[in-house]
Amino acid sequence: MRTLDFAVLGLVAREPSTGYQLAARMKWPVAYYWAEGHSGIYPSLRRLTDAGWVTVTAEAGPGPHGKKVYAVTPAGRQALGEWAVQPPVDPAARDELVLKVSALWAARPTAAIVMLAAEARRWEANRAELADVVGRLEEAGDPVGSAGWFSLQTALRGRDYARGRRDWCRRIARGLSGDE
Amino acid sequence: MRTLDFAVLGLVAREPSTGYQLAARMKWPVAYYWAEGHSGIYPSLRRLTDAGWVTVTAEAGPGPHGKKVYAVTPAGRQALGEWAVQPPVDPAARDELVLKVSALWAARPTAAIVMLAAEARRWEANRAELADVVGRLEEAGDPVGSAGWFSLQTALRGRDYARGRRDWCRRIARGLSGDE
DNA sequence: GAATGCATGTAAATCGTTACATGATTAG
DNA sequence: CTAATCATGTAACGATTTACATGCATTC
Repeated sequence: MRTLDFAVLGLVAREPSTGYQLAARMKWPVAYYWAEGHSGIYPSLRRLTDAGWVTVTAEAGPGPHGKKVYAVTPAGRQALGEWAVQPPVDPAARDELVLKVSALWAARPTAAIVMLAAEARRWEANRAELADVVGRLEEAGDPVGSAGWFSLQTALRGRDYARGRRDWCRRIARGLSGDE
Repeated sequence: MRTLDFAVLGLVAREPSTGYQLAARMKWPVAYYWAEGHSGIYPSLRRLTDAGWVTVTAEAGPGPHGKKVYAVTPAGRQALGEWAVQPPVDPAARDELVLKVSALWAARPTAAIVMLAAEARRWEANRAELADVVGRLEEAGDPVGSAGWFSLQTALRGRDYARGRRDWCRRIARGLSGDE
């Protein structure tokens, strides 16, 4: 089982869905911490079904293949909980923004400031979007330990991460401009 | 050219090195934002040489292949500067820790707290390490806009990122324990 | 009747990681 | 003389991404 299988399993366990719906749910707001296109999702669903962690219910639907609704089994839910408490292995870091900043000494300062300002705007937009999600989840007021409460925690982290990047870009741009 | 090629070019541009030395420099403290094993570096050096962005100087050395020192050319330095100010494309996010947290509702709370405490320790260690690097770079006092100053900026970001993750893990664990 | 959204799958190409492979130099 | 370090490369495997491929249902 790959990590992406547990990403899919986690979504199915929260709510039964079709592959298409899972792809849509992954686009937002899950995408900021785990993004997957549909071409990864369908083989994953196959593996989860073979393992007995999800069940399939074929329904009449659009397209040449019909429509299939997936749902967790008790074994799947247990496997998800056991996987979630295993220490995560974090893969090799690949942060292009930070890498670019480390090379900015070779660039024209004005061009560097333009790039950093654009990045700051991008991250501000991202921050605002996630702050919205946080607001809605806080209003929902799900109890501590529930699925909704954990969603709130992930959104909080996303918001703070985006804010951190925004501020970092701004600070470097200000430093380069000379008005510290 | 791949992003990794610019990672290699950036290091070579700061200081001429052998492939082996580049691999060592990437292990630390570059690794927290861009990690690469030696097996990616050698083909990369080949591409950079073919493009005329670095030069090779063969020297007598250990091993069946001798020793090769790489250095930037003016064209390579310019290409680095131009690449650095292009807006970065950030790839699909894959954050296993956040993904696990989003699935923690399916786990036993005590096991979840143990995992989160271990992660908090890991990030605290990482934070302390990078705080050290920040301290050393601050003492060096490189001028604004220099390579050293940009190194300081990347280290600052790494430190704050690690601190953010540590605090996040702690907060969730505290929330689950009930003593808010 | 045309466009958009729903829906599922496969194939090929690219990318990254791990394992394999070799051997000189230096310090203990 | 033995172990660690320096040093460079390739091959195989596994994962990921992009492109290909199809076609129903609904709305405008």
